[in-house]
Amino acid sequence: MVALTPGEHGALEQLEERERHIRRGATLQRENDVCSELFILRKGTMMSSVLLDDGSRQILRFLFPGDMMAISSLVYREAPETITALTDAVVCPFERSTMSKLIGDHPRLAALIMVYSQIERAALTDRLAALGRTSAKARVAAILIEMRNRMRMLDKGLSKTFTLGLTQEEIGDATGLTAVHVNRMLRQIEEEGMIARESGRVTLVDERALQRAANFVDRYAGLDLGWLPAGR
Amino acid sequence: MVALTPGEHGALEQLEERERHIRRGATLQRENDVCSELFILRKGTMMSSVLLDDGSRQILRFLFPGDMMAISSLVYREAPETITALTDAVVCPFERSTMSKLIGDHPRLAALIMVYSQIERAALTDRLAALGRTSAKARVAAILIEMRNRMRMLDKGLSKTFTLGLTQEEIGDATGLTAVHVNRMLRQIEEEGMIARESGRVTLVDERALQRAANFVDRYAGLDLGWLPAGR
DNA sequence: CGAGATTTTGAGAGCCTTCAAAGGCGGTGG
DNA sequence: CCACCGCCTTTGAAGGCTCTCAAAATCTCG
Repeated sequence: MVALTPGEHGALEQLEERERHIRRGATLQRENDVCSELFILRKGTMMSSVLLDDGSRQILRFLFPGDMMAISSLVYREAPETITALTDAVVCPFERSTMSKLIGDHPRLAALIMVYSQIERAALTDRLAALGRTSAKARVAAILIEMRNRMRMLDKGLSKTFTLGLTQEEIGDATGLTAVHVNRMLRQIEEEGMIARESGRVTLVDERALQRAANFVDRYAGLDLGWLPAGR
Repeated sequence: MVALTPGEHGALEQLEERERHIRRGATLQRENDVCSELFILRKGTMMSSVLLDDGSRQILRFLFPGDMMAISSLVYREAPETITALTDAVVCPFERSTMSKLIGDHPRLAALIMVYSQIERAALTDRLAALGRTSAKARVAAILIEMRNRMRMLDKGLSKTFTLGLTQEEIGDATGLTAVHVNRMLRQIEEEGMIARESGRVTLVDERALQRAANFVDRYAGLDLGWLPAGR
């Protein structure tokens, strides 16, 4: 996307100096815990979520390798969201002060991190609109497309068939539905010939129809980075 | 919150050099239009929203004086959201290149803009959780509290009574409800003694109960800005 | 004072939830 | 290798929250 200078590369590598291994299901950061570290996800998939006081959970975002996590630790004393591993995972923790130094030394990286935050923001607003204004079927379809697209960014060769890696309960927590209703929607989407399912793997049979059902917009397309300052 | 250096003050003032006046109801930026300007809201209130292709609208955020708007213009060629004036308003437009220069010259301001984005992100995730997992009554209560708090940040003296400045249709578009149901929820909240209403003005009678009903978290509290780099 | 926008109210329908239980699947220990 | 256990998926039935449709009442502004 953008060619980095050696100095920038070095600065980014500093963020990934240390490694921590996380078990599937383990929690990296719990809501309301004191936090001062940020992380970069190196391997595996994770999610961020919030818990409401009636015990229900809202999944905010799915995290894939390369994603920066817990950026809110920059700002808040106590974490506003929980971060959990969906699969075994490897993360690289780093301190706020490292980030602070990076912003001072490498303005273009600072700008790129802003770009990254804005993409994330757009994804959040898409999900917001989906929760507020679309049907259960559309929301489930949107999750399927989103997960496939994010996986394909990491593995270009990914075919129409892939392992979703989410339980229906988790899909429900991401879409604001019950697991029971997610099941019915998946069945319906399958019966309408948009997807096929077998043993945890999903095939996008009629992707066009699925995108229409989901009201889908690709937020990683249409970027314009011509304004970035020069690298150091 | 943070004491700025004269250099930083100067840079921020540059952002507010020009002024543009906007009529109530007018659109500053339309979804999918080409965009290259950012704005700072100086006077009035505005909102950002997205339109779905069935014609329904989701309001993403209400904007108050001091807010930076259309930050996504930094990143996207085409605007992902519409920005509209709720009242007559004054905005200060500036170019992406100005922002770019600011990031290079004033790392601490860059960091502060990141902080700002993260607060906004937290507010978005709160609303996401509300839409996904809370009842209509809770969502309406949350909007009431949110609006009052944001207004009070600008006018410290604001009492329990204030002018909401939103139609029930707009409250519905923000909460993912129909205007009809918003009306019923307002009535119910009123009947339960949490608020009083008269001619467009709202009084928070039992704020504690309202906050409980709304599951409210103040995202402008609990900040920790000790990590910021030095000013220039 | 009139017109359009907004608020209010009622009735009925539908989407999604809740509750409950059965079936499937993988993993673990004997 | 098999039995068992827990987790996940699937299915049914009933109920409720929110929507849709419709119309009257009220408000705002020119």
